Amino acid sequence: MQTLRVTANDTSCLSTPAGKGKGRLPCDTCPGRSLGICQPLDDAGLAELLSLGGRRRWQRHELLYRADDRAFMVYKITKGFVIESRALDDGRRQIMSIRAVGDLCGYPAFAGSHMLTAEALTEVEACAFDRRKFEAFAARHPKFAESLAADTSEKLHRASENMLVVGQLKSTERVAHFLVEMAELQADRHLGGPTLTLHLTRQEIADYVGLTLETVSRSFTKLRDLHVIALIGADGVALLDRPALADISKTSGTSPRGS
Amino acid sequence: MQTLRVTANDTSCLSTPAGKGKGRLPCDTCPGRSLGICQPLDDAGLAELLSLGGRRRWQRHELLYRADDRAFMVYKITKGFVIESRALDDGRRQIMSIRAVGDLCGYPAFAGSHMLTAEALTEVEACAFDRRKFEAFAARHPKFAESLAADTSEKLHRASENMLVVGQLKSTERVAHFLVEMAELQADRHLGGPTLTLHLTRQEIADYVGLTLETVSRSFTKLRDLHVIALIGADGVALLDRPALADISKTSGTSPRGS
DNA sequence: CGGGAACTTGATCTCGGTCAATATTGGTGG
DNA sequence: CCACCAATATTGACCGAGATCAAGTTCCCG
Repeated sequence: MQTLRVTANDTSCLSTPAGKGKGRLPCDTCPGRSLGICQPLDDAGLAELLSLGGRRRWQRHELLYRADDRAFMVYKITKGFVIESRALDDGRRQIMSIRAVGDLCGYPAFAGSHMLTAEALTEVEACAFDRRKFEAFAARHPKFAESLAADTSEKLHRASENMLVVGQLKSTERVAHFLVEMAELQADRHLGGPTLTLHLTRQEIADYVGLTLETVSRSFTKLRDLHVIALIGADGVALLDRPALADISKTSGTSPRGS
Repeated sequence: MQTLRVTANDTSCLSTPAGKGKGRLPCDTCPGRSLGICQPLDDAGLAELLSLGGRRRWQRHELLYRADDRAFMVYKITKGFVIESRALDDGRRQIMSIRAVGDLCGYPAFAGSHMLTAEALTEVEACAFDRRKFEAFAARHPKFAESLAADTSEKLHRASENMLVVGQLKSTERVAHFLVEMAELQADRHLGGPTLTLHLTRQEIADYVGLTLETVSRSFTKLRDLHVIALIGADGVALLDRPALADISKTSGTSPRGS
């Protein structure tokens, strides 16, 4: 493990809302969706939380933690992409989630252990907090705890959505859904630009949506031939027809079936 | 909605651990797994929580709530079985979870709305709590809030496991896994007995594991021919060889794949 | 450039889906 | 108690989406 760079002024691992930042410590690395975690904290709270954590870094393919290992740390990503997965001992693997800047990883734990294995998809940087201290902090800051609960709730929501995708959608629908999800992930973090960078290989996408890499590749080709997307190099995608893509992905139609 | 029967002494919707019940209010309807929710409460706390809720009842096929509806109530099941699902508008449906006595339903909500549709699988009874009051109560009782967080964490854990099942397992493996899960559910609630009662039709099992009802039926037949189970009527199953079943279901092998 | 990894494409196979009969079963009324 | 009936489950025959196996091709990085 390399030396950690931590100073009292380094708040870049914590997020502050862009619009409501009056009197808040500066932060420009955690825009978007998961920003809410630290939103309820005032300067003193932010500084206190900060004092619990240190910066860590991983290279692509390195593991942040393994499923069933004791969960000592909680991570808040400040740079890069992480996948969380679970595997069978015959090698089959299901990727459960794709995490990016601003996301909390390794929280919550289940019975003190990590539920999933987290792997760096790119170079990754994160703030690492001692889990005990992190939870004690939350107990002392009810608004923060509430924010944490909302984050967990969102994780559950996404898990449900992905279960619907994997359990019910056809191959091309699944890949379309994946692309919509990645586009939203990128948009949320203002990582925008006309082109989407996937960061996942075809095999990784396959492990995420429950297909083989060949089928994923054929689905990309099919979407390209429909002029819904364009493929740029190996891991760039341009979304040419968002409405068509959303339609194929069945993204909107999630109302309950009539009894 | 029919008249609710609530009295200050009716604690049957709240659980107290069987072994540690010294000085606790009596309760015999919530044995097993999810009992922990109320475990940290003392008599006064239990009574206070109780005062927030009333008893409700549903018949098979009735909905407790629908996905995307505002979440006004939180339910704690005191009798029967409930499934939570999400459907596409073309009718495809994914059942996300099977809830039984002691389980909390409709919590947590996502952005104030239910994430899933809940349907009674049998006759069901539950304690219904006003969500606002329930959450305010949790805010006033940190130990209880902690217990709630642990429950949510377990929900996330089960969601991950089911995603692995639906995304990676073969048809018969999925059905075997379903049987193991149901057996554990029954064991946890002391609803024991040598025979497992499923309460789900083949179609419902299919919607749970992401197959068709015919494939589920064929998987049952295959497991019967292997002498791993015996089929008793339409919804009874005897587990003749638990180790073999666990083996087929890949239940244990969930360690991370080596990088 | 050159080489290895990742991606695409093709040919074939198989598991599970689909369509179509039966067969059980459990509930109801005679 | 039994006969009947609708709902559910089983089984069979066939089909097709996606998996598997096998070349090629492109991309990227030194």
